[in-house]
Amino acid sequence: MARTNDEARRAWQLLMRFFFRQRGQLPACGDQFGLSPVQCHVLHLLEPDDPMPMSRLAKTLSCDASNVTGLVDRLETRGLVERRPAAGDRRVRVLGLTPTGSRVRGELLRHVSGRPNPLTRLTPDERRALVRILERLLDEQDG
Amino acid sequence: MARTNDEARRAWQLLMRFFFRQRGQLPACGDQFGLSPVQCHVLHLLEPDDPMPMSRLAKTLSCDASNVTGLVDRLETRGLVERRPAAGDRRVRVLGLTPTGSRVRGELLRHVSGRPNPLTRLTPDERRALVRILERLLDEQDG
DNA sequence: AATCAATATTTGAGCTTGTCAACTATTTAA
DNA sequence: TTAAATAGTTGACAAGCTCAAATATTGATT
Repeated sequence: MARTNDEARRAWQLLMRFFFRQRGQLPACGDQFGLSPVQCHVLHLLEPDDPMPMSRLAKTLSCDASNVTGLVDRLETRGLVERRPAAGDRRVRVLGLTPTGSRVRGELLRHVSGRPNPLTRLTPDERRALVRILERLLDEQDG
Repeated sequence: MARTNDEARRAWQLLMRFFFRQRGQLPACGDQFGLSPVQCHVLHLLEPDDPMPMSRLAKTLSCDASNVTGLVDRLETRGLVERRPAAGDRRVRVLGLTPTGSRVRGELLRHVSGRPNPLTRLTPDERRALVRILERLLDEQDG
């Protein structure tokens, strides 16, 4: 068990290190659209035909609901996203992409695909292994 | 090549998703010490007998030097870290742990080891694979 | 039907993180 | 010795966050 925790800690530390080092190239993604990394991620999460309630976004981002309010405010000001009423529940605001938002999201994805990220340097096997591991980690996390 | 980029993008997206979801449990690490996630990471990076110049920290964190100034200010106020003059170059400030900082760092590591992080749930093989992959990614990055 | 607890979102205060431009001090190179 | 590069700081300012408090709705229980 001690062994397991040590290794898990080591992996975690490497992950952190990787992320911080990588961060420098992150802003480049949304820079030409004037989007911050978090905003890019939100746009990435928000699929054109699958709007989600703000509360779900908060859960996905693991942050306070009030944070999402500000986040969405800024995206809405830019005309990328809109709050819509929810069908059955008048408390809920459902988040959807505007046509502009949908277009920008597309450009963003193409742009990210275009510029090779550091993961490109892995061998196909390694990449597959990484994807499999991450999928497992994400699956088990919540119901 | 298109295939490669698509897969790399998928892996990247998963990584982002994982990180944001994980973030919720991150503050818990340093909470009892009153440390933010970034501060924890800096403490983690700063090994007791291997002080580093602020400029190197900025590089490691991929952020502006002025950001490091504030970061270190706050850590210094808490008495965890101190700026020391560098041997050969009077422009340079070398960052070292104070005795307190060293102790807190130790507690922090033990604390993190203690509470099982999500990576604990991987099989040993998967964990080894993950560590190997991350090490490769970090190695190749810079000289 | 009236009430009470839970849920979704917003507001406002306040902190940390982060960037940029401008400035000082030192070092290095021409 | 002047000029260009490097290390760090400062000040202004935006964004990302959290917390506590307030509003509006919904759901469950009497």
